This record gives sequence, structure tokens and C-alpha cells, in this order.
Amino acid sequence: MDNEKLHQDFESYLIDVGLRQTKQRRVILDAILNSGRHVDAETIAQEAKKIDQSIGVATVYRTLQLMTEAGILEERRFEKDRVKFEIIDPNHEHHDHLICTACGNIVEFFNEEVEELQEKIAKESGFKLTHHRMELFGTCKICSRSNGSKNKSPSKKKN
Amino acid sequence: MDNEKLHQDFESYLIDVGLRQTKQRRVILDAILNSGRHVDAETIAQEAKKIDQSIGVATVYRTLQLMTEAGILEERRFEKDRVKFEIIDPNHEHHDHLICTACGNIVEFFNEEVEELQEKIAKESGFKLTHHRMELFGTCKICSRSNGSKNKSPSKKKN
DNA sequence: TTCGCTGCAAAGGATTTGCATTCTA
DNA sequence: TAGAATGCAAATCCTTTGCAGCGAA
Repeated sequence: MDNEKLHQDFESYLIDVGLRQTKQRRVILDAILNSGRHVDAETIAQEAKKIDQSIGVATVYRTLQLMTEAGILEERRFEKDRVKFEIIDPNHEHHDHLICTACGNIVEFFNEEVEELQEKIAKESGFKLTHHRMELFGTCKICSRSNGSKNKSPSKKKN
Repeated sequence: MDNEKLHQDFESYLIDVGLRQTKQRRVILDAILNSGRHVDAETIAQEAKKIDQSIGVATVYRTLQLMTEAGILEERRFEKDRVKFEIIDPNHEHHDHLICTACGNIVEFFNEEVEELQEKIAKESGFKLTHHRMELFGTCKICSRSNGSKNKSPSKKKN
């Protein structure tokens, strides 16, 4: 992932729609890049505060929404409560997720057959697809091996 | 769908786990049956109040959770905020959903290839699947035909 | 200088919880 | 009768909003 390009893409978007570039927006994008894939707003806010203590949560939420509109971020709702954000890499295709319910680990995968099948199913029902998601829940290799007796708190592991 | 069987299944579950049968629980199950597939807690609560005015929302939420644990209800999170509930018909296989983002209509579908593919993908990553979901978003036949200019408020239609 | 952006705190909205009371088994 | 279940209201928790001051263009 090219961090510099992301900053450029975001700034281009801001100029396009007539919005302003601010220090906070740059800091928050860096915070996201420092936080790993699939992170929630709170984690991003904490990371942003490490760079600039004065940044408020409201700005983080507003910026996250803006970046989603800009198409550089995508919202994911794997869990009941928190929304997680993921950077869209324009060089990679759409992907889906495998989620380990024991340790919380999330694995991304891309499968051409799934993509084709989705289009086929939509067509059969007369739907014109805009987007889709496929999420597989289960236990990952490691957690399956440890027999499910460990790793009691899935929500603790941040990724 | 056999309403009587559902009541029986739920009561069997209550007995099994040592919980009590109450008027409210029966009423709430009837309310769900009266509300259609994919309804949120608020709608169910309203429907329940039609039968028994005194039923509180807390009881509805607690009962919904209980029924989910009992395996007769499943939670669905198609939208950002509200959780929707769907009765699990034990005679039918697992299914996935097509969601019209214009009118809010939800179409259920079952596709054997999808099921097989999911298992295959999980196996490749060493995951043991417990459950999965596939959601296709787009515009349905009717909304596509009306050119997207109508049906401004997807959230209004309850189903 | 304009008016978009920000931080702060207060507001929202769905869901949960504490508690005294009611009711099932 | 025990203690599970209920209704009510207050509490949560994430997210959004109002507003006055700040700062980018």
C-alpha cells in the first residue's frame, strides 16, 4: 500500500468537492495507516492523539465519514456494536472476509468464483448489484488446534 | 411455517434449560409471527402491545435474545443501526439475502454452489466454519425499472 | 475576509440493566 | 414459597450534532 498515494488521492478528492485540506485530516489518515487493517473509530482516535493530542473524537468520526465518501475507506460491520474501517486499495480487487470467532482474527480472501456466482444469483432475481459482502465465521487454524479451550475473549485482540 | 410447532419448540427449549413459560413469551412469539420476516425489535414490541398493552420493551429485547439462544430466531444486521430478526424454519436450509437499497425489499435465496464454495474457501485457510452470511445489495427488478428516480426512502418500508 | 473546520460538551438512539414487584412451577 | 420474569426508568455505549472560536484559501 502506497501511503503517499493515499494522501494524494484524498487531497485530490477534497479539492474536487471544494473542501479544505487540514492538519487534522492528514493526521487522521496517518493514524489509520498506523492502526492496521480493520480498526474502529476509537482506535483511530487514540492513534491520532499520539500524533496530535488536541484532536477530538468528533473530528475523527467526521473525517472517517468523509474518507468513506471519498472512496478511500470502507465500513465493515463484523460485530454487533463497533464499526470497523478498512482502507480500499485501488490496486486490489474486492475481497471478502474469514473471521475467527475465537481470537477475532480477520483474514481477507478473494475468490473469482464467488464474484461470478453473486452476479449470477442477482441476475436470476432481476437485481442490479451495487455491492455485496460475504463473511465466513469459524475458528482459525491456530484456535482450532488449541481445542477452543483458550482464547476466551475475541473482542480483546485488535486488528 | 407451522406456528403451533414454533410455540412447541420454544416451550420445549424453556423446559430443557429450566426456564419458565410466561404469557409475555407466548405473546411475543405471536407478535413476531404477525410481523412478517425481517422485523426489528421496535416493530415486534408494537405488535406485542396490540395483544397485551402492558408488555415493556425490555421484556421484548430479553425475549428476543432468549429466542435467538433457543435457535428459533436469527439476528440480521442489514442496516447500520437496527437489528432485524428472522424466524428460523427448521424445515428449510440456510439461506442468504438480496437486499434492494432503493425500496428496502429483502429477497431470500438458497444456492448450493455458494454453500460448497464457502466450505472450500474456509478449508483453504484452515478455518472450521460455524456460520456464514452472504448479502447482495442492489436494486430490485421494480426499482431498476422505475429508473431509480422514485422510492427515495428505503427505510420506510417495513418487512 | 469568508465560511469550512474543529473541539467540546451535550444530545441521540438502540439496547441493556438495576430494582422492586409479580407470577410460574 | 423460591426465585425467575417483568415493567419502569435510568444507564450504557457508540456516534452525531450544536455552537462559538479557529484557520485555510
